[in-house]
Amino acid sequence: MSGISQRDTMGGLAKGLSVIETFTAERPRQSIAEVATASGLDRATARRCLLTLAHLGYADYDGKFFTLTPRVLRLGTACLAAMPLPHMVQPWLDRLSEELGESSSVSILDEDEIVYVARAAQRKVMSIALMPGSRLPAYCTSMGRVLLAALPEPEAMRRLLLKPLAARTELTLTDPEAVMAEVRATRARAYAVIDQEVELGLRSIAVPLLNARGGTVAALNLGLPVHAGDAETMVSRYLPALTRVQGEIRKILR
Amino acid sequence: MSGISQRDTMGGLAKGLSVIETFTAERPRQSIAEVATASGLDRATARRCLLTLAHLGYADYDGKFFTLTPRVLRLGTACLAAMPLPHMVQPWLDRLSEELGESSSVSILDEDEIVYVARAAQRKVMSIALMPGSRLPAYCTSMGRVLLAALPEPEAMRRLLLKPLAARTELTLTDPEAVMAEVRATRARAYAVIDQEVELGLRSIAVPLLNARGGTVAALNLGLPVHAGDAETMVSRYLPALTRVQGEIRKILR
DNA sequence: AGTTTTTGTTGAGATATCGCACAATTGGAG
DNA sequence: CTCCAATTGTGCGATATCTCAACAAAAACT
Repeated sequence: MSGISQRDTMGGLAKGLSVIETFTAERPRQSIAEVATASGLDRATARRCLLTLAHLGYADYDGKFFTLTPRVLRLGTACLAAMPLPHMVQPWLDRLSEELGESSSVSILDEDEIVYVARAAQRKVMSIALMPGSRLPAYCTSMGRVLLAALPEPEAMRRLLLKPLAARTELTLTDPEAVMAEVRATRARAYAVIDQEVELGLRSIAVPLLNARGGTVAALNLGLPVHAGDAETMVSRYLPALTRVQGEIRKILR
Repeated sequence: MSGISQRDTMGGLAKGLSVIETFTAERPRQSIAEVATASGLDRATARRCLLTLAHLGYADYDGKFFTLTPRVLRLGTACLAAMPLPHMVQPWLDRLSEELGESSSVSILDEDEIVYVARAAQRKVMSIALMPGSRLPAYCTSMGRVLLAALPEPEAMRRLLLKPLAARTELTLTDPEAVMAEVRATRARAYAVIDQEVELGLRSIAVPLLNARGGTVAALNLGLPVHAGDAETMVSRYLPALTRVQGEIRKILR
């Protein structure tokens, strides 16, 4: 049992990170008390975390509210920059998007969300701007289905049950069992198709990116507007290009 | 004097964050000892930080090396998502890029670097993919010059002297005084032009984004390939569109 | 293989930090 | 203006964590 003993942990770090994560688009400016309740920390502790962050330049403080500064971006950027995958796949994405005239992306899984790590945007079909670091729920995205399909089934199920599945459109599957059935089907056919489950007007097709040993390390997708044809013609028209890139990338992934 | 007293700080948090920042593209996998020397921490302390990060899911540990996980991206993403500016300017960037057929971006300053917070990419002129969160040095970029021009001169100079200025191309200004002269000129004419100082073949023109009180809150730029004409015609052709957007955004920035 | 160097881990005393309870401040409402 | 309610700042004992050093294990070198 590799239990982490008391001696090997740093509570202060864990608390500070949870404080950073309380800042969202909905709550970009927070008082000490707000952060305390959002993070579950004592007010005194939340205050110390926030003052420390401000002192280090990760936060601004106007005497009343705290805001995160762009310095925080260094943390995430350190992570993205440290990943070899984005740099390796970017040229392939650029070529693929150029060739097909549509946006393509590569993402990986973080718990129940997919995280975009590389993207070549072509036209504007989605209402929200996606970029490296952006997140979408796994259950209703083509890349999410592909990545869940690579997990042992109980683990995939655990992640599907972390939060209730929201109906983003009238086509979104919200029953975990129904999604799981799609995940199984995805595993069987080695690609996933999403028909307007994230956003109306948007379809998407994804394949796993495999390393030399056949392990799934990420997912590659193509976003397509509905007027590009029905789901079936979409597969016959675009899947070959995706699998070709999948094969090329597999050669260069150790 | 708003000195931060000993009682108001959390050393553990500061140490942990510095540990995260030791991970870069050059050193994505690090041992405990490497992190210790890179961060200046004691090996025992670095170990506690790393084990804590691993325990929280921010790092992976194979018994020898640590790697950051995509979970770290939540920290930076929290920050970007919490910024109102990117969402407000994105539609303008999209329109501007569409209209002119070139890439436009908005960035802010973090010490001596500009940080992209929004971007509408059009064609591929730059060798590296820029995206929100990406960083470039301020001294050799049009947006950097604009943002430095908004600072008090001693502060701008301090930032120029933080690191030696690298000659990215044969046209890059590397003398801090020469750059400072350009910064002054930028302040005087209220826009900046960069001619292949970042990368050969790439020119760029930038204006400040001002709030209602006239304070500079960010910079807006347009990247142009050299074949779009010489620097002067570039200004006469593209500056009006930039200043128009600048004016529009100023109206909606409180 | 033997030796040197580096690395990971552990312990103990010295500090720093936590969480609680209380004091001070702020912001409205009457 | 004054009071109440909500929020923020502060001292203190109990605990967690840091630093420093020693040690063991592994690597690198001869």
